[in-house]
Amino acid sequence: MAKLATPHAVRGTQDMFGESQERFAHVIDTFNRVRRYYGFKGVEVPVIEPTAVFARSLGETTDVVSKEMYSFEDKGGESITLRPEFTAGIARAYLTNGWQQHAPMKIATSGPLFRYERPQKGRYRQFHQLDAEIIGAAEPLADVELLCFADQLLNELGIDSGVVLTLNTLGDGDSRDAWRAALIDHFAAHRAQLSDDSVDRLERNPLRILDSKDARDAAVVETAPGIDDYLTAEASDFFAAVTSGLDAAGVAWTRNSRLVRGLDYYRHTAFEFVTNRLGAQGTVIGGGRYDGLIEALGGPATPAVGWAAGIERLAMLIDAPASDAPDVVLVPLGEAAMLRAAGLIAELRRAGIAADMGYKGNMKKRMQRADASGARFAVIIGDDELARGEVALKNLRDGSQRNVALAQLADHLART
RNA sequence: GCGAUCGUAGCUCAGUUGGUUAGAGCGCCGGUUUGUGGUACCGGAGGUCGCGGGUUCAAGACCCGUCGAUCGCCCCA
Repeated sequence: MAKLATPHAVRGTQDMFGESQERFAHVIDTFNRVRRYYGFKGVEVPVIEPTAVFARSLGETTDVVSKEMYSFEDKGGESITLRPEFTAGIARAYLTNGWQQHAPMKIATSGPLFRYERPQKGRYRQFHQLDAEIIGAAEPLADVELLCFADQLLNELGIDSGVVLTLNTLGDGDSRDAWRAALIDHFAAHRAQLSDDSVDRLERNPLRILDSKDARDAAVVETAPGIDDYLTAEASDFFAAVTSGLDAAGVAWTRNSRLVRGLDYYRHTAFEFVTNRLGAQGTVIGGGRYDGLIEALGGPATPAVGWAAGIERLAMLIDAPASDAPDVVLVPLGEAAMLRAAGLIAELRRAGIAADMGYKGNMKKRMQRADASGARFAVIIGDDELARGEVALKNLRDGSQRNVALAQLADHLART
């Protein structure tokens, strides 16, 4: 029989252990801690949804729907899609569960998402995001609260330096339509100067020309009309309320009037927290107000605002978190000690002390493992100690050692 | 989907114009040390050179394909 070839991981997926897993977990832990300061409830939604949930929310942006979603038919013939984002699924849940009764609803979640894209650094086919949404609030204060949350999260992750909040407004529906028409006029008038990609975008998604990376587009983009000239009074007031709220909260921001969202349901605030430390994948948190989305899913007009953050990217930016290490490792010598240690370790663990013990090995081996584990103490239990009702407690940092009564060990450790 | 670079031990890499049994450091395992870790010394395991085909007397090296990674483009909900 031929040797079996071990299957490999699917392209664009990753296995995590050790430091990479600890970084990942630290990002999520921090998110869940900070989210509570802001009164955001947790929410869990399915990884799979009917394809229509995403296809409809994305509208006619053909590339995204046709090329970049993981879709398949299930055994009943229904088209299913692995969620490529959180927002549409959450909006669907909001509608189908009657969560309107909780509005305004501040919710947060995290987990895996799937996009069929070419993998790059910090960009995978199965990737993971943090997500925060406020559904059912039309007030600019909701935008401010959400941005403060994001800002504090970056702060507590220790990556606020080198990251800047870039902010823009797309205005309300009327502002947006007027601006969009003006942009199309402008770009059409300079069609000859545009890059091929941007000529294409002119048909498909004209706002995207504004963040083209092609040098040929720069001059035309430079002279393009700005949103500010097309804002209605209401839209202008809204943006002013957001920015003054941020100022009041002490959140630094810079205006980027070229920052856009491609999809039609976005209104008013659009923002990205951007770093220069990740090459082409510089956005670390992105979001905006999507007042048009829930209607696009067949629901009532419902204002909403949210953001999402790539966990892998955040994990790359943080300092390595403290590694998981036990407080103590037990080192029993001999059969009798082994049995006594089995009881002792259970006691310690029930007392909330992280304790570990090898399954086998002589003293040297066990001491080596204790050292490698990063534990602060080794608890040595031999016949001599047992006879006296004691253990030898060795401090692995400084090498000092003292005897402690068995009965006192848990207390003693809890205090040090 | 497009373009470029890369793929040798668990990890980081060396391997001369194609030429005997493919190397190093780190890590891992064992020993010096059957009641004391980190340091030191000694020893050991581990590779069908990503995979498949081709050229050649001879391929880790050259050619083609494929898979994967990296960087950029497209896209970015």
